[in-house]
Amino acid sequence: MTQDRRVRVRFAPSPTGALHIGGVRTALYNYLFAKKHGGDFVLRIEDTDQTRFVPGAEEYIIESLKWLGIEPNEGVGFGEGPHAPYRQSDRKPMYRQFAEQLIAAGYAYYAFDTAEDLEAMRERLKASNVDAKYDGITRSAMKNSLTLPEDEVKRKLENGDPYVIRIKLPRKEEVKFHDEIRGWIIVNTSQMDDKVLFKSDGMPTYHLANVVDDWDMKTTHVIRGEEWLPSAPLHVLLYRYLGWEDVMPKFAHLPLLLKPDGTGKLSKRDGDRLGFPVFPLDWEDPKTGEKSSGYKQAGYLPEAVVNLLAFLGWNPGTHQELFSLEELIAAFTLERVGKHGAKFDQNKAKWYNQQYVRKVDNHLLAPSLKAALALNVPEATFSDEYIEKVCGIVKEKISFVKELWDYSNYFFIEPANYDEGVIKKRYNEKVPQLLSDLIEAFSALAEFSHSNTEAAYNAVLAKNEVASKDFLQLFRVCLSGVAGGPPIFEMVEIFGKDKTIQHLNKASASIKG
RNA sequence: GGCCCGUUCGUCUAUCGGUUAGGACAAAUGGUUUUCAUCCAUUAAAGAGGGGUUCGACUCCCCUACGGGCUACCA
Repeated sequence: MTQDRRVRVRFAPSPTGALHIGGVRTALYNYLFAKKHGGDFVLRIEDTDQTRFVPGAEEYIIESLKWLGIEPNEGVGFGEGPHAPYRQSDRKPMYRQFAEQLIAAGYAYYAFDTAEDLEAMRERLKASNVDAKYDGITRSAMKNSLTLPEDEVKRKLENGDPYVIRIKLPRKEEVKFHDEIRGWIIVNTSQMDDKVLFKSDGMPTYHLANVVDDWDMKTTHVIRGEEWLPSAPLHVLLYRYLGWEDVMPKFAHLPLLLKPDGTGKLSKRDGDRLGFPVFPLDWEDPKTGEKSSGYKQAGYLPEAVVNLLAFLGWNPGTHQELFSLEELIAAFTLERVGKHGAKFDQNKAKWYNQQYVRKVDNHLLAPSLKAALALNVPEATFSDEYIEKVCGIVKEKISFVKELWDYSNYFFIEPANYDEGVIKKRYNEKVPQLLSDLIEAFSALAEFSHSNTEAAYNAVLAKNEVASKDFLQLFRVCLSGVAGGPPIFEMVEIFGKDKTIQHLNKASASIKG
């Protein structure tokens, strides 16, 4: 029956801070799955815990998805659709009826225990070495509508005494469900507890809200992180007790992203500790003021981030590693998602980015270089054409967009000093003459192409009886100040005649043995 | 502690009982580039351990070890 439904998946983060790349990957897999099947990708904001709400987090999530190009076609920030609203706090009124429906059907009950009551219960059970959980056994000793006289329950409710609604789990029953990635999973209810479904503040917990919303939004596949696997049986039971088992979504629990070094899952702290971003965009915590760097600002390209994230836990089964979003959509299947956690590899990430930086059109790279130029040389005026050419020649040498300036600044500013090692090694008494001859030869060129300048250079060297290799690197240093760089005559061509001669003049005056 | 999930080169992974266990990143070496980066070539590098099942196990089952997750009126 679920087979002929239109595929609908959702990404359902909580706005409790910046969206971490593990979450981004979950969003990506959902996106790929939806697109692959011509379905819908929904963004739902799960903000049932008002105490953990962080201002700006929701906007951050939306901006991140936009930057990466994995945009939901329905949901908060993306044009609300037929199932609006998509923010759980805005959906608040619809949850209570289902909690009450469960009570009426005998699948849930009111519980009036205070925090102290619960604490005492846990202490007691721990002391006797028993699992401290609110379950089929312990609930008989607690204050709830199963143990209290009916009239007292009624009175408490009418009094407005605080209460929660808990699911009433059967004592011993196997809950079996199929995970698209892990196969059949069986958990006995004797290992589970009577989870709170509805909180005393009038909000549902994740479990209830999640199930109600997925049902209401006609979700066909729940693709989420492995941390949800333990509560999946509870969700299965909720679908059953609510009478929605025939439209229950399929589950797929994704392996987690792990720390590159030690152990444990990748957390927000790891990024800046290890020197790589764990967030798509820069983020500053509004409460603590703590800053974390993002992929975008670190010089990553969104296509690279998508590609490398896709491969952390999934592979196409071929040797192809570079995939555009469209190719990922075509190739993606849940069957090829791995079962075990993946450590984030900074080197591989760098390599991916390098591949994409080289492929980017120069005019798309230019704005970044322009920004760096404006920052370093505010008074500079260079044409877009010139900046794009510079991007074209240096993009082969960098891994990150932000390295553009470091590798190309000499295209915009005269060398302030010259590589001493090269001068020491290559400077001799013939250099002044060479430079003056070169300036003269270059000045005479009508067309300042790399082939013409190279020919002129070779003629000058021959005339002075100097082997090319004995001077070429010093020539480079005269022009740029640094020992390394792109092919020299291509660099000269981009410089153009005026700048080349200007730099040679300056070098001629500044460089001495 | 309990429950659940997992375990192939340093890392990401291929392998769906029979392979010289393949690829990529990182590493090393050589070459190209008079430089750096690139690029090319080569090398080194793996089935956690123990039991089964089978003619034959990386692949299936069990145990152990290890790793991860969960164990809140958080998601």
